[in-house]
Amino acid sequence: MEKLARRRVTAADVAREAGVSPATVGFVLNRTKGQTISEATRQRVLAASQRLNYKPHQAARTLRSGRNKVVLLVLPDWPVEHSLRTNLEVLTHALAAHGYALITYTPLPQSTAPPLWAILDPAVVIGYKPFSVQDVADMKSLGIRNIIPPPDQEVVEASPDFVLGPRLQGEYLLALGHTRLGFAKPADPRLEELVEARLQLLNQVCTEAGVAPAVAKQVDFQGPSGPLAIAQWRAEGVTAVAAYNDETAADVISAAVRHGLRVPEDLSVVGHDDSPLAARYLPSISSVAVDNEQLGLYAAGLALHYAEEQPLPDPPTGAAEIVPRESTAHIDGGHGH
Amino acid sequence: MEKLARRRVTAADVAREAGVSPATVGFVLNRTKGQTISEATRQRVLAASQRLNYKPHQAARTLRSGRNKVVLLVLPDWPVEHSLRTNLEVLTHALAAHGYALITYTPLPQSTAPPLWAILDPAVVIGYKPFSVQDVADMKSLGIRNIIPPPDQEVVEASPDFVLGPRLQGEYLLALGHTRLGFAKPADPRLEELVEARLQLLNQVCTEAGVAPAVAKQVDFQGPSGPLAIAQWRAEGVTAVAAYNDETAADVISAAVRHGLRVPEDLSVVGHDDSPLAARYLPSISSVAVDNEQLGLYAAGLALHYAEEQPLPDPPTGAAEIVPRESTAHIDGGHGH
DNA sequence: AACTGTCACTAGTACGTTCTAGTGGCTGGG
DNA sequence: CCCAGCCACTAGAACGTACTAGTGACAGTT
Repeated sequence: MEKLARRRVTAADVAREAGVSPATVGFVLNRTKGQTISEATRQRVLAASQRLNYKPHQAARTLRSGRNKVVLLVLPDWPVEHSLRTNLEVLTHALAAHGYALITYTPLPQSTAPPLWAILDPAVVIGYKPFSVQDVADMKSLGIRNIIPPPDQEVVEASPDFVLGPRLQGEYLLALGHTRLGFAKPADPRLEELVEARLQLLNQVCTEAGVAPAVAKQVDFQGPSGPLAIAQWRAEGVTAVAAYNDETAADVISAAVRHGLRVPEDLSVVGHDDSPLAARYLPSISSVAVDNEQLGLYAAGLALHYAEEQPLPDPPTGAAEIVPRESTAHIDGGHGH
Repeated sequence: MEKLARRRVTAADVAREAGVSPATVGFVLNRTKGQTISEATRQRVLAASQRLNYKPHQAARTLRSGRNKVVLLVLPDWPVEHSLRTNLEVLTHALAAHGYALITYTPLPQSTAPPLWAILDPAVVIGYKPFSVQDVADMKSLGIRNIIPPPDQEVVEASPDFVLGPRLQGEYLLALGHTRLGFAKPADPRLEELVEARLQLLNQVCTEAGVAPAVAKQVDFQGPSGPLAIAQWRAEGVTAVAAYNDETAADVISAAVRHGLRVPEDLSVVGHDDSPLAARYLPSISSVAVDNEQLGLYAAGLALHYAEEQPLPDPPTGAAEIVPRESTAHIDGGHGH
């Protein structure tokens, strides 16, 4: 308001205003432990800081203290699923409660820009899948110590939503009397690892129940893969399909209906993620709802464990449940819900 | 690898290795203009920097030079539409070509964390809608000068996808012979402004064509709003509905079919955004495809105009087109595509 | 009365970079 | 022979914070 070329307000300005030294300002505002400050001075500093609208310069803080209160979440370059989004919101809130900001980032393959972890020096970097050796080396050379999943430990435990979801799909369909299952894979090659993992979990259920493994087919919402998969499933006597996620489930239903089948009378289809699409589709899609809140909180706990001296959080129980809708039915054609 | 407590490599280390001063290292690595450096020294510095794997400390750079090569994109707290995502990718790439990193950010209402612009001091902050007076004041107090849309200019020109899309929906349905249109609004209250804007544009087309304004109803994928809207549209003689986006279009179709109507024979529905859902739905949904690439490039140009001394980019032409699919037909019941 | 200890602060430095203000050495014009 | 002017660098001062190492003042102990 006053002068045109207004510098930003620094701790020194606040100190002058409050009649103390810059160090005292720092002690008050950061609640530095091991320092005793009289209540009167504390109030004077607080008031002055408020009056001048003082905001500490984060870059300076980072430079001095060597760490930034930022958690970087590296997302893979695939469509952000609905489940991820709610997960993310919980994570953001939980971290914010401890003063950490969450920044999400999707590295682009042919980008000329340096990766974000070089710009932000985040306190923690979280990846949805383990980082490449090169990325880890890059981060370590930048002084980033907290990497999740930890790169040194070899065995990566799968996160529980991937473990329980396919199990539930399988058990649900088997409970409806189906004995010949199909599995629908999405076309996106970037998802391959996860797809295979889910398929194996489904087959595990099949084996346990003494039925043949699921017939896995790729289904895309355009092109010939959909009709082809439907024909092959019919030929193999498949009466129920577990889909990788709700989008894939929709593609299966679409292909089936266009092929002249009725869903669920001729073919039951179950999705995964309980996304809005599942509720919205025609017919509505039975799906697996994952407890994203719990997962988000666990991720936050993990990050804080590395960033601060917090104890390790309890591993999530992986609560998940089937949400029955119109797309599934008993093998005899009765309703499954 | 060598010692355990490895400090990070600084410009001083590189200088020592190359046998020059730290200043020279800076000049070489930043190609500082107005400085002459002999080719021999340049190569020595470059080699030393490579050998030590030197990465400049961004916080220090930011502190000294006062700005960070970061563009902050503030997204509203509503579901990220498909169109936004592709838009974003183009923007990221275009900025990366100039060495800028794009960070997206959605402020959460009850968050205790400071807004991201306080942490990053970004070179530019872009909002999808104008910032509140308070936010602008906050940013200015942090020394952020480049804000898009610029807060000082009163009139905000609507971005062209919002201008053209509803026009196309209207013109398309009228061309199919429909004379009584409906407009489907999503339930999310956060979208209200945009919804009203699109409705007005649609009505503008109606007025120009000499037909009555569209009958606007709210439609949600759950609850009674869907059936209610369908009943009211039927009562008013509506034969075609333009939806706010593809999700809303899906909700309209779902409600219509459950109400016993056939789509498109009894009711035509057109969506907006040409999202995967539109292609995937049963029936597939006619929609409006927006040229997101162009919009992304424009946003990048705008950001660079403010951040560097780049000239203003040409305003986007707002290319958009109708993608006809199964959900629309001539009023006589024939096919619209 | 001297010593120890706590309280309530302050002085001053370090973090790693950018960038201004030099500084010698050399060439060429007067 | 002197000085201007360029070349190829270097010294050193910021930037704003966090934090260590003090420093008086006073209370309590011996």
